[in-house]
Amino acid sequence: MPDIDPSEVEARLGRLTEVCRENGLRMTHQRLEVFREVASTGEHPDADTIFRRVRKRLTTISHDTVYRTLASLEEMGLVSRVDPIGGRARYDANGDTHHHFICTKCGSISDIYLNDEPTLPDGIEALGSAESLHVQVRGVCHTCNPTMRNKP
Amino acid sequence: MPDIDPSEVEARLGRLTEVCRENGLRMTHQRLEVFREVASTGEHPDADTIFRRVRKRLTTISHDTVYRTLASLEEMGLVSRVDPIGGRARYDANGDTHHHFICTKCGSISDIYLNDEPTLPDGIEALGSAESLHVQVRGVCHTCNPTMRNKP
DNA sequence: GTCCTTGCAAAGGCTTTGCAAGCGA
DNA sequence: TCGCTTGCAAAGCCTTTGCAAGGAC
Repeated sequence: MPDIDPSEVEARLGRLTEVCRENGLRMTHQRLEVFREVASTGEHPDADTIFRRVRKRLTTISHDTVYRTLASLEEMGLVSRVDPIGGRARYDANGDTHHHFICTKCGSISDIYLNDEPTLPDGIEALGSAESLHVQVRGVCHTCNPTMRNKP
Repeated sequence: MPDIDPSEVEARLGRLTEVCRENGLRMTHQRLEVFREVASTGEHPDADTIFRRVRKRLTTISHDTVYRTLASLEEMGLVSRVDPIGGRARYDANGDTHHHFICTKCGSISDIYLNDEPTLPDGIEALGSAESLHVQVRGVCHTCNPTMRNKP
């Protein structure tokens, strides 16, 4: 579940270079490694987890660089931020249209794909210009509530 | 838009009494006034706004009581918490099924009602037991962007 | 009277910021 | 070289917690 197919990771890293260039941002080791960390897992790590993992390779990286880098990656649309209610922000580099299942006990987050994408409600223009629509499903995952599991 | 119809506020306050009793919680002035503040507006105030408003009537109320009260109200299902990305938590006492439009510039939140409620995706049982589904639409409200209509 | 609640104060945890040195283009 | 980036440290901000006094039932 957590790991992303290596060819997909390559594709994501390619986009990083491209998009940084488009936005006039420099390609630094820090930027590359922070993005690689998010791009190569589906487990939606938080900033501190990313920090600890990147530090194994870039021993001098600092906490605030991770935060700043994630903020610019988000601004460029390369990663998206998920705010589980009352927890720390988590990051995700899945560029496909998708949504999230959040376990209210352990905080784990999984990508989900809806059968049909919801449409914007009539009259939304009265409120403003909509730019994104995101669905959060909350519940308890099987790891936290194993007795509920009855599927192979 | 912000104010709630007085009869609806009454109904909500009635539920407060009832639900507190069911849950064995005492009805205190603080609890009543914090809830009244959330229940009588549709503007989704944050904890500090609620604190400042309640303090006009209960001058000795403290910040942490507001937080604790909101937490118990949420646990009883009387209010729900909305986490706009990267902002402070906001609260809402609308008990009807609804979703939110969040302005990414000013942070204002409005209730929205979808034409059709999304259904849980096939295979969600593989992840866990789903308990709630909530849609966040993000965009820019008319107050923040009164006259724009430009697309490349 | 019992036990939940509150207020006060302080700590906690995540995130952001100022500034000088560092490094990519 | 030029100016975006980083690291360090410290502050900022929202929220939570420990404890004794207070209030609901």
